[in-house]
Amino acid sequence: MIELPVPTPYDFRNSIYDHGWAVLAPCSVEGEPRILRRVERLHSGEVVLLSIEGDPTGVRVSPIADHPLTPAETAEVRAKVRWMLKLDEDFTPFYRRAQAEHPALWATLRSGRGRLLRSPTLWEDVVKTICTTNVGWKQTKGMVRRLVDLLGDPYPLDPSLHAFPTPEQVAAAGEEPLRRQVTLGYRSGYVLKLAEDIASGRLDLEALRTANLPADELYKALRAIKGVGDYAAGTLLMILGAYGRLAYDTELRSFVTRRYFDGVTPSDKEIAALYAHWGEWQYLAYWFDAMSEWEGRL
DNA sequence: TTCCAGGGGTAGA
DNA sequence: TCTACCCATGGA
Repeated sequence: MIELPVPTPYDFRNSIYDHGWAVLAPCSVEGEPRILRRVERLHSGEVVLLSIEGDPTGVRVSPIADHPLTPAETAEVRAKVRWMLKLDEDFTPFYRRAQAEHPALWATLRSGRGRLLRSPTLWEDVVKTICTTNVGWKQTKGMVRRLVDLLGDPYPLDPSLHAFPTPEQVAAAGEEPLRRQVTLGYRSGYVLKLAEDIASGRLDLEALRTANLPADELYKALRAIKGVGDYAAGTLLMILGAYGRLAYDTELRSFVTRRYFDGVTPSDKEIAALYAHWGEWQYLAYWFDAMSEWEGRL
């Protein structure tokens, strides 16, 4: 068991589900209290199952493997889960503003939400984001599931489970399996090129996670990836902890049309004006604005 | 059958 | 910078 300290306040139960990533392979959520499960391939090549539980006082990770983890593997798991759960981001300024200026939003956030789930690698998150474009959520889940099951390493204790494939594994597979079996459609070329660029060393994508670049430079770097447009870059900036830009998609448009424009479709400029005053917290302000409407219906 | 889904690339103006 | 057009797939 690996114990991870958490910030205060912290809402594990809602945080793992506040982003749909929780139900994309190789992640799943089970039980009540909720447990986040994930099949993970470690640098050593070992494939383990991570069972992640938590509450406001801490997060506990149980790696289930056919051997005890080495100290290096344990350290890797610890770092990956901290990254996935965004335990090292500081939301104090955002909470302070919500509390002072927006009681309804604060009511949603105050338990310690805002840490939207991400993947251990940016590679995985770019692929998943590309798989959300121009399709419904059900199809996204199917594409990611098939990609994982077809190309990812199997989990030795249950070979029906697989880790997310590495760029090398996707590059080696080539375009045909992506197109025919994973049914990525026209996205096949985008995913293959990204895999090849990373595998060949032409692109150090993971460097963007720790480069500490200004958001506009991160945006440019993300847009340079084929298949990543304005929506995807906005989503990936959120993934990287930069919330100063909205990701314009049908979901955002339909929410604000319903909530603020009485059913009349607004322009992007009008949408931008809604959240602009949140500055570097715009994305989260929108996200939990939409989330609070959804919860209000329960 | 047609439309469109948590869009994006490209050509042409 | 803006606009038309195309891109695979599958559900409604």
